[in-house]
Amino acid sequence: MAKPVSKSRGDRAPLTRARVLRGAVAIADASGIGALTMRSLAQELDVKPMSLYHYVANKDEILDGIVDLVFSEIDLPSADGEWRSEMRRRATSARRVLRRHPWAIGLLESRSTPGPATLRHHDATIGTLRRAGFSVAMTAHAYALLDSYVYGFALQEASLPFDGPDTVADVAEPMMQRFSPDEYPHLVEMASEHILKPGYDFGDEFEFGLGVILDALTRSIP
Amino acid sequence: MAKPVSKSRGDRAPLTRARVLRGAVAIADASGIGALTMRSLAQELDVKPMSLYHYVANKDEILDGIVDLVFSEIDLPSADGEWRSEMRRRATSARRVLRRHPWAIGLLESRSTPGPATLRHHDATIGTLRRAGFSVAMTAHAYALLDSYVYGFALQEASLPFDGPDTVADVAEPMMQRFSPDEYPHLVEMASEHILKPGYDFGDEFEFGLGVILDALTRSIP
DNA sequence: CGGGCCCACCGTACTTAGTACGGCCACGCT
DNA sequence: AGCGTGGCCGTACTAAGTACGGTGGGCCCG
Repeated sequence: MAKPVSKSRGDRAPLTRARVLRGAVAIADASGIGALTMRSLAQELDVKPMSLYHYVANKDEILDGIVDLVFSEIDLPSADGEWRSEMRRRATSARRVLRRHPWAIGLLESRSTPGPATLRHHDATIGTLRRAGFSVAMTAHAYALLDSYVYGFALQEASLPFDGPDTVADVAEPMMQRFSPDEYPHLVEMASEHILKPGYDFGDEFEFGLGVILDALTRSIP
Repeated sequence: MAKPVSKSRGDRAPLTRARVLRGAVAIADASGIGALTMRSLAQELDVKPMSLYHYVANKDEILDGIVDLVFSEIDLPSADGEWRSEMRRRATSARRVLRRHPWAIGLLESRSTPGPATLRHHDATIGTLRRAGFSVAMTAHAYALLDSYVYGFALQEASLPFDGPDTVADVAEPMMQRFSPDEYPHLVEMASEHILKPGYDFGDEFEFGLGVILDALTRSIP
């Protein structure tokens, strides 16, 4: 005679919209966005597929939701910090977050209804730039430039076949077989003399570009 | 009594791998990557679904194939041009191509086996930078920066809900209802004072950032 | 000229996924 | 006790990827 539990079905936590979205992120992180199905999500949450529809209208709403959840993980620039360091912090944080959730990058392209965290994020960033003395037009330029760089870098990082500075050579070697130095001489030079060298980490390129961009923006404050 | 055609089934062109891939691009361009299914593609080509499998192993191979096809549309930098103008031309062309095929951006993240056009493209670009006097390491920096910017810009463009400078206000107006000036003051300022002004075109931001980047790179040639 | 072979194409069917529709059952309120 | 309600689910339909095994018309060989 088990102690009577208040709820009949097991004693798992009750479903909520937040739990649904967090579960979806967990699945996408672990196995890619392709593994996120209503059925796999239901299983993760220990319910049956149709139960999810009491918290989201359809799968698209889940996708919109997890994109906003990802945005909420990015550091907001603080209102009173120095703009350059705040922008650097924001960019670095955004890259780290998108590295943790690489599937989110591709989703940005298809989802066009930003959630509240996304809007808050944009608002804070624009605010920091405006307070730094950038005109409205210049803020638009700067923001487009910064975000393009961050997103594009994250996109390139995500499409790399390896994951850290560890197994670069292992993955690249078989690939090198595919193209002879005659066909792609510069690619081979770049690979053999630089990228395949121990210690090379594509992620380190991020700082260079970010510095270039911030320097250039500094010069365009009135 | 119809003129006897040589082939029994209708007189449509015979299937080829190239025709399959071109058809796939056509569908993705017209209706988005979501509308590209083996069945829709078969219908487009006037065959039955299973016929496609004589030319591609599976759908993934089609996705890899069309990404490479997209790359092949991007202008290669010419070997003997001035590096700055060649890089500008390449970037501009890439943006135009990715605007024509926005679905390709999201695909870049998931596909990690570059095709021949992709490799040729990278090789030519690296070659131009090396010939301009950039060191191997600096070329890696420059290329990462340039490509990040181009991809990221294309990604942002693709996620805009409108398509040209025409219906910006129409789309943005209802969106403005969702956030009050109290919640997102800077966003509202940016929208009302800049982006919603007639004549604003996000695409114009591209030149600014590209110029900034090319200027910065110029300064880093030994 | 006839028979066989091959290759391009296809029919059928199985699996997985999204989701419409209508229950059903425990709880709490009266 | 009856009843409503809210949270969960069973069933089933549709769409999509693709395994597997044809099949039939053109062409080559004899």
